[in-house]
Amino acid sequence: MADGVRVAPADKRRAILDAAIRVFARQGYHSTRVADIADEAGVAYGLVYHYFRSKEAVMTELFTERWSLLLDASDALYERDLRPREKLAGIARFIIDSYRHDPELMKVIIVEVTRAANSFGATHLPEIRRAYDVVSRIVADGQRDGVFRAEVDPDFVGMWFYGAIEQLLSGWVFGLIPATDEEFERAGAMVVETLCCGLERHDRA
Amino acid sequence: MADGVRVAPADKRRAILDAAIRVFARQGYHSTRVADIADEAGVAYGLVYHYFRSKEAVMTELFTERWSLLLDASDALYERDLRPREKLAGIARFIIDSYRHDPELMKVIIVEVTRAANSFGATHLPEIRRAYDVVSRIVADGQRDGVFRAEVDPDFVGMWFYGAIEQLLSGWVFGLIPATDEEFERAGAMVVETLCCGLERHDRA
DNA sequence: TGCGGTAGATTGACTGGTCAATCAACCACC
DNA sequence: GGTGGTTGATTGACCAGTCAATCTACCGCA
Repeated sequence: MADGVRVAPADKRRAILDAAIRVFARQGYHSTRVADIADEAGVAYGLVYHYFRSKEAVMTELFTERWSLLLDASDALYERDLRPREKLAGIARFIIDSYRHDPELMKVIIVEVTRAANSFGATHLPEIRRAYDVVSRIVADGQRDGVFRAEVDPDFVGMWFYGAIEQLLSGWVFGLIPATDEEFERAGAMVVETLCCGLERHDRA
Repeated sequence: MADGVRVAPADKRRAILDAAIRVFARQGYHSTRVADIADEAGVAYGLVYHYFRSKEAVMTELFTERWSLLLDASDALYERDLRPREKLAGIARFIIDSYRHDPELMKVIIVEVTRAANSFGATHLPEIRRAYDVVSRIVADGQRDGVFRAEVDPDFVGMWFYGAIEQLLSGWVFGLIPATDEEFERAGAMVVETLCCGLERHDRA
């Protein structure tokens, strides 16, 4: 070989995963053929099946890899000595930063897993719910400490929080709202600010 | 025929649509075969293609039929002389009532269209955005009149509002949160209440 | 140093099954 | 006998997953 460099096995595996991210992001899971992934990765068709049991297994690996980061970050944030609002802001920021850092992967995860209740969403429900659950606990703590109003169901807020943030990411993904660096900076704070304080003005007249 | 009753043509068409709702709700769009729809409707396979150009056309008809009701209701609500909060509550209530009235159809619309950004969601983006847009306008009006805080981007709230409500419906659809009659009654009001007033307590000490 | 041997990586042609859509025939009523 | 509704077998395309063959790096041994 000209350069004498041989790609280590692990790198081919990684190359397949990275190629899958790009192709899934571009065409969606259902419209991508396993051949597309192999082509994009520059490997033979069969090699995908050498490293992964199935096309589905590729997707699952991509999801689990990233989602466990979110879960770990959420847990860490929950344990820290912060006000509820700051914890929520931390989670929002982590998700948005994930998107800034790797928009294609986040697009795939949100579009194909988190919001795909019929396919991967069903398979990974437990992990997805674990993320909601951290938010619920933060809210419940806030209620216990008298910072948050007691009438709102914490589980309900957990889902709401993720529903809102995912919708926001969807907006970026599909160009419905501007995706500038400035927007990213503001968006996370704005979600939490609005969630905590509401839309209405509360003037002390 | 024993009962001498002949089903009118239009009824067969309707029977196919109704059957499609049930099958799509049960198995999801991608896992339902056209044969499943025909079987469920009690008609021959080919008749589906007599009334509809394709499997996709069946789904499109289901979506458009219902979504236009939502659009009309939203527009009507927008025109009425109500406070912004009441208009938002009206929309939330309409969506939730739609779900109570026909949970299977709403499940299909949300799971397969509204949140399926890669398939039908892309096709029907304009109509979907029209719904978000009404909310945005309500918020913008509220800001103009000084009822709502000015810092929040109305477009952003439009997406948020739907993201939250759809997540809530998803929760009911998949049994993540209790779907009792009482819950339905409270849920719509709670979304709007929380959105407008925020989670935090605003005591006038 | 050179040489069989082996395990794991890599290749891509092929198979088996699935399913949307077509179509030619059939039926019932006017 | 004609029109519009109705039937279901057939077709043709598509594609996930299999598999037998090939390649390459490296090891033990003389």
